[in-house]
Amino acid sequence: MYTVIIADDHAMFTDGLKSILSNEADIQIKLTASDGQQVINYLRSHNSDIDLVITDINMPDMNGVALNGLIKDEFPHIKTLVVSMLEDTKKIKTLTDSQVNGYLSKNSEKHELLTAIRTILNGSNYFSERIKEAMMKAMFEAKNTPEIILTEREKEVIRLIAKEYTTQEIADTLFLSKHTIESYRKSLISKLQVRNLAGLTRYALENGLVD
Amino acid sequence: MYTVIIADDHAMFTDGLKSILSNEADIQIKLTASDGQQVINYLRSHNSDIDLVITDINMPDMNGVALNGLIKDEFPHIKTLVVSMLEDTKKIKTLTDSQVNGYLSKNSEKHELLTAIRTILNGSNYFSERIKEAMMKAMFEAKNTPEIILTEREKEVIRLIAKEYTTQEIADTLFLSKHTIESYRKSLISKLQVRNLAGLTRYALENGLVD
DNA sequence: TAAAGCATCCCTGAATATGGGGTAGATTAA
DNA sequence: TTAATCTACCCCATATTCAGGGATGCTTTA
Repeated sequence: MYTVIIADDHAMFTDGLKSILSNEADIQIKLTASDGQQVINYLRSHNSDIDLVITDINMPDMNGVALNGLIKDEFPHIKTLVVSMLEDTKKIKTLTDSQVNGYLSKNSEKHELLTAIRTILNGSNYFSERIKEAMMKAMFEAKNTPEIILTEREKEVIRLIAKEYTTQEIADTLFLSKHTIESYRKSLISKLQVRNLAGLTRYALENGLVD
Repeated sequence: MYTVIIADDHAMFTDGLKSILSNEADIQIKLTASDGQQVINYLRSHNSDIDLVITDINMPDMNGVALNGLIKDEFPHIKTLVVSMLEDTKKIKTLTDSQVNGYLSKNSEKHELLTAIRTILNGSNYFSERIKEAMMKAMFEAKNTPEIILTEREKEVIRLIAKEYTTQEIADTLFLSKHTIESYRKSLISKLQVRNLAGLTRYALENGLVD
């Protein structure tokens, strides 16, 4: 008998999954959680007698990536399967070096889901074709953009720029000289290969540096 | 016997729903589709012998809103239930004046799903609390922002601004005087209540005027 | 330890954006 | 048929950005 936990903030999804898996005689669902913390709490208080955790990559509070890391740290014997919308390709990248046992797109069908679960429970890993493709694409894109790394200060500055602060205001906010902010703005413009504040704002918004 | 169609681009979701509904003796799923076109095609070629269409608000090609409109136009007797992630609050607004018979959040549980389906099949409408709240919020926000309407020219200008064009370049692109563009920029800044290009860029991005 | 990167500050000059005005014809709506 | 709105244009003054530099001390890395 295999024991499984499902974590997803969309109850309709966990209920659906539960319904699908209830037809499998040797699979028992021990918990359905709506966020990562619930999963961790359960594992800690139940001596981690769980074989597999199925989790969405996208959850409030603790996301799938963080949850996976915690599980693998504290309970390395537990297998993990991550499901995601295909839209989250960017996030998939961040999972690359975690030790997830499988990725599956929510576009996958019941049949593939069951295959993945069985493969993982048998000790192998399973990665759906679509996710593999998405990862390849992400990798490829990552290589073509030679990895732009912004320093903390630069991030602060670009964040405030996107928030419509003027140079002087940014300087006042960060207790720096106006000239310093101008230097940062310049290096941001050349680093990100944009032309002006509009480009910086766009970069900030598209890369989730604001809000 | 009630006949139902499920449309969602995430197979795992439709499979889950199917599994849940398969336990209901009087509900028969006639089709699961991954986009709106498939639903329309089916309805047209089957004399529309369908009672209810359950559809995601967010689908490629034809989205839930458009699909709903088409169904209500061509087959007014068919009931429709729209499910959505809570994140799509903005899109919900656009459904307001369509004649959807129910909205449900994907955060809803099996129990609520079944209640909604039965309520709708019995001839009433069903709107989940969460969605009602989200709609209220959307309405409220809509009233507090007294409806900003940009003219076509203004939209063109703000689009180009967000694309990092300078005033002179915009003028050249649109065959207008530099002064004209400056006027537009000014009126945009005051209309949208922002302070500078960063604010305009942000507005353009957040309101889908670019890409 | 030397090199590289980071954070901080400064200067100059040209280009551009911002904020304040205003004019005027064409179109649209009350 | 007015009134309002949209489109298009112009001027002026000031503020800010952008593009070149260059400088210092401190930390991290090779």
